[in-house]
Amino acid sequence: MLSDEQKLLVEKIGLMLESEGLSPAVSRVLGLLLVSDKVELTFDEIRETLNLSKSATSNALNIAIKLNRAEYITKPGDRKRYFKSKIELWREHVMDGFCKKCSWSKMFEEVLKHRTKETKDFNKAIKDLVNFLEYMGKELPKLYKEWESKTK
Amino acid sequence: MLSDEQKLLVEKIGLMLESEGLSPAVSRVLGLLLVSDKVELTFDEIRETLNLSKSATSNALNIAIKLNRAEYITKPGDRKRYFKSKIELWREHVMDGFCKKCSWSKMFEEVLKHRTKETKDFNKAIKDLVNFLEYMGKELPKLYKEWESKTK
DNA sequence: TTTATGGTTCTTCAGTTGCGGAACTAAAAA
DNA sequence: TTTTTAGTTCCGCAACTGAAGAACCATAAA
Repeated sequence: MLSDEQKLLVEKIGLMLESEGLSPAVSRVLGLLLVSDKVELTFDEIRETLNLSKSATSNALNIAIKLNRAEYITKPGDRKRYFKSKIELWREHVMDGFCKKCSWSKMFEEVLKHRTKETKDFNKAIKDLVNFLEYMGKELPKLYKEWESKTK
Repeated sequence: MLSDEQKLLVEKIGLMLESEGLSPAVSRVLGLLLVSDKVELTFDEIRETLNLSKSATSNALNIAIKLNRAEYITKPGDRKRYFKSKIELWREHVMDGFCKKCSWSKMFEEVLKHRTKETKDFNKAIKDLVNFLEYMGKELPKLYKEWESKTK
């Protein structure tokens, strides 16, 4: 099913996704869906290739689907589900992650509102951070749109 | 030491940082260092305010320091350490997080290199992602420099 | 020297997580 | 109607994590 190189790649992607907080099984399932020559894989193909139990496979797939990183399709006259990566959404996931960080500015603004006014330097550092996050929060969507228009 | 509102803020920041993968204690310590009217806090002030044990306080502070999110200073003729937030670095931490994501392009490029050439659409989606991440990886530092020069 | 201070390290323990195995279920096939 | 297929759900275990408590250590004060 997978060459040795492909297996290594699945593990590498696995580690990358684990570092993002995903569990080992979910990470490897998503890795497999990226690496496999077949774009659509059945439950059992995934289970066998990754040496997972049925329950682990089921849970991992459902989590991946809930995270909007995988989906499944069906085929007429075939009871199997065919699972595939939602690769087109990775871009948006990345952007969402960026924007989430930028929205922290609200939190820091609230901190600032409740801080003593005595600690000028410290407060200024927070204010700088707020400004920076707001700047990014405004510029990142612009950048995204620019890229979209460039690639159309 | 803390008003009720400040305590709530520490918890809110705590949740924010927990969502980034930090442990509860580390998250609250960093929250406290942002919210407290005193900018420099002693070990025992932190311990008492957050109702932590000495060991938990010690570990949380050392982790925060290792993560480059806190530091301590000392004062002549005083054995205590005074812990404070490295608030000025949050900006860079945010940028580092962004850049780390962009560097994923390498991984996807490697995936692409090993993929069958049969799956044109899928491969194109990956290639788009690579291009997007590389674009962001180039534009983000520009944006950062622009912001730096604007605020000087 | 002894004692107090300021923290660190070690051990323990409760809670959580991720996974496997087995039992279960719904729908289709025989 | 029974059996097979394609998964899901429940239970249990092993490994891990975070924090408490206590013992420990290094430095300074008495």
